[in-house]
Amino acid sequence: MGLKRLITEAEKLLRTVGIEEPSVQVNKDPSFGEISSTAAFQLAKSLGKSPVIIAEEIASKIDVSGSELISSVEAVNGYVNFRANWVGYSRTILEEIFMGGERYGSSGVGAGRRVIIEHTSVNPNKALHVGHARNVCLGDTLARLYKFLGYDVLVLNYIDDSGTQMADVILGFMELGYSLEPPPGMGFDEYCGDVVYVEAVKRAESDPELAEKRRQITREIESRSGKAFELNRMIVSRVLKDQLRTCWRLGARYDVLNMESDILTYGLWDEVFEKLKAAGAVYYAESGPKAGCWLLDLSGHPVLSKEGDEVLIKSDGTTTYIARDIAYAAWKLGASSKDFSYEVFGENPDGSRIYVTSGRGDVRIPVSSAVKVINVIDVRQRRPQEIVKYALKLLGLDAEKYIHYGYEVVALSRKDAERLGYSPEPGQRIIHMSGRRGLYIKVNQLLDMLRERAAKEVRERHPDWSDEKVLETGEKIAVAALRYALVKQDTDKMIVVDTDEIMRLEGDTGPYLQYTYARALRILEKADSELSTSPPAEPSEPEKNLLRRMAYLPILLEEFHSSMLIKPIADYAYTLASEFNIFYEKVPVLRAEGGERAFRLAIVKAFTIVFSIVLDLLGVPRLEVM
RNA sequence: GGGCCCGUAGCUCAGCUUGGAUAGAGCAUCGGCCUUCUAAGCCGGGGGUCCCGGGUUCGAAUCCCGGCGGGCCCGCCA
Repeated sequence: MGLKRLITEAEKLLRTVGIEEPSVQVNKDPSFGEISSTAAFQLAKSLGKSPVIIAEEIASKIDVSGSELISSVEAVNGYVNFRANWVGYSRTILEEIFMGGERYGSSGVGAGRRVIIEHTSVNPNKALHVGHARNVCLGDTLARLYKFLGYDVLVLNYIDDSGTQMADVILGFMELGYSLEPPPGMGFDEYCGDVVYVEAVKRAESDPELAEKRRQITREIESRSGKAFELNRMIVSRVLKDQLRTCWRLGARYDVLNMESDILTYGLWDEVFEKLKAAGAVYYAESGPKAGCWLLDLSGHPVLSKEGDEVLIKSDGTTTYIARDIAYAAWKLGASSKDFSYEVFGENPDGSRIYVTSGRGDVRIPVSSAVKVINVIDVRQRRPQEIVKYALKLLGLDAEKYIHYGYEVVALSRKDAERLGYSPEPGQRIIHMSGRRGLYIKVNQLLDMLRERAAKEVRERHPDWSDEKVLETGEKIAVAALRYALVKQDTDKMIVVDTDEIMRLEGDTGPYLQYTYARALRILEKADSELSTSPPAEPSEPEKNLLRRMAYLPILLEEFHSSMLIKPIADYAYTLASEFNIFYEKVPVLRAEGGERAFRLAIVKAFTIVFSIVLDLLGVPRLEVM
């Protein structure tokens, strides 16, 4: 392919003059040529000569006459710079894009291999807030990327339907007299989280009687029968449906919902526990502060050992969540003889089915073949995730497959926290969201605000559009703005949500990407003439810059394959859009004629192909008109 | 106390994995560009001890060591 061929040719030329390991790089500043080599610097010491002289010797010895894509070699300050033959290089790039079509840039490395990605995993007692949205967007983008690389991707969503947070909500309904129907205009998930849960937590904190009732409810849920259990089941299902609607709004999709309560009944833990015992990885504490507990022996771990062993079975005989996590993780790696059965829960907007664990169901979904098991969870879970991974290693499993895809949390700006009724401390710059205290910005709320803001802009530009069309477009803009904002930040940096900032629709934003795409389509729409991948002459700088950027996609995706970083994809989308906009301003297409027009149309066409791919990977909805 | 992460322009951040040519964007600010493919755009100006100090190297924002500042994690909760 284009860029790779250029690199290969440069390396080949360097070998012809005796450089065994030609280190070449794609230049950041193309005024030095497309490719350059620092071989002269590396040879300087052993040859006892200055790199400047060595570079000149190398350059003078290289004969480019046999090279298809390289037109010249020159030595500058010790660098050996290779320039491309742009007439041929342009054609190579464009032909590769047209040939690849919607698969351009995919190496297909994942063919026949499965990746499991678990994301979202929000407790089913509340509506999603912006912190959850970061998880959903990262997870879904990973899924899209792996799918594009040819992998068979299985998306899981873990539903903790038996934790104490559920008991809080049940307490609200059973003891505080809350109706099962939310007030008009409010979703059931919001109602449970914003009203019932927050109030129940508050009341139980100050009322020991209610706290005791909550313990009873917890036990009843665990017993898997009775009124609280039935009520819980119904609430989980209703909240989950609302939550999924929000996730779909963000463009995410799921294959499997794994309910924690079902997992417990399958006896996964018992099997794993026996294996841990057999491996000598756990022990029973006879005395000391943890007397009566079964603990995971962490003494062999260089870091974890410093903080003491981990309780897996409490002295009352119940498991800790980390024990359940270990069992679940072992299942994901295919190390369990037990397997869940599923029934259909619903359908994704794309028509694919979503399965949920069920005692009644008869569907089986084998997971054993996965080459990677990715868990999208925020950084606060780093230590527990490391413990799970270590336990897998002690079980003799291939723990390297188990990947905690961590990301920093989303917090509130001072201003937004104040808007939500919180009084920050004097020097406090960020405020962490809290479900228990009702301190958070909900995804739907933010998307609605964004949609409204975008719709206003759309209306101004298209006064003739129907309200329906305006809102539909506004919704896509809102999703683009939010998804892009959550994914363009590096995962190891906290995002401080500033609603004023996020409402911005210009600059380095999702809507900018959509606008750029719509602009490109306008040109193609008005063009009826032929395309040509051959430039009539040396292309102009804006044309070259755009071509260069498009040529980079295959390498970008290769880099993703090894780094798993999503951010560079977002950066690429922005710079590609930016190069297109410069091209758009400086290089007339429809007003050009003949071969020039045909070549430029080919560039625009190629751009829409490449850019569509990138937008789809990021989950930024494409807009034909904006 | 121990562990992990972050520190680059007024603000929000790229670049660091794999060291390389004048350190890049966006926002904000100041100034230009719409009878010509959508101005949600483009062009230009101002704005930097790349937290500090050592070290490695021909070459360090990037690698190593030591500080400083901020965040997170260290429950028989999940």
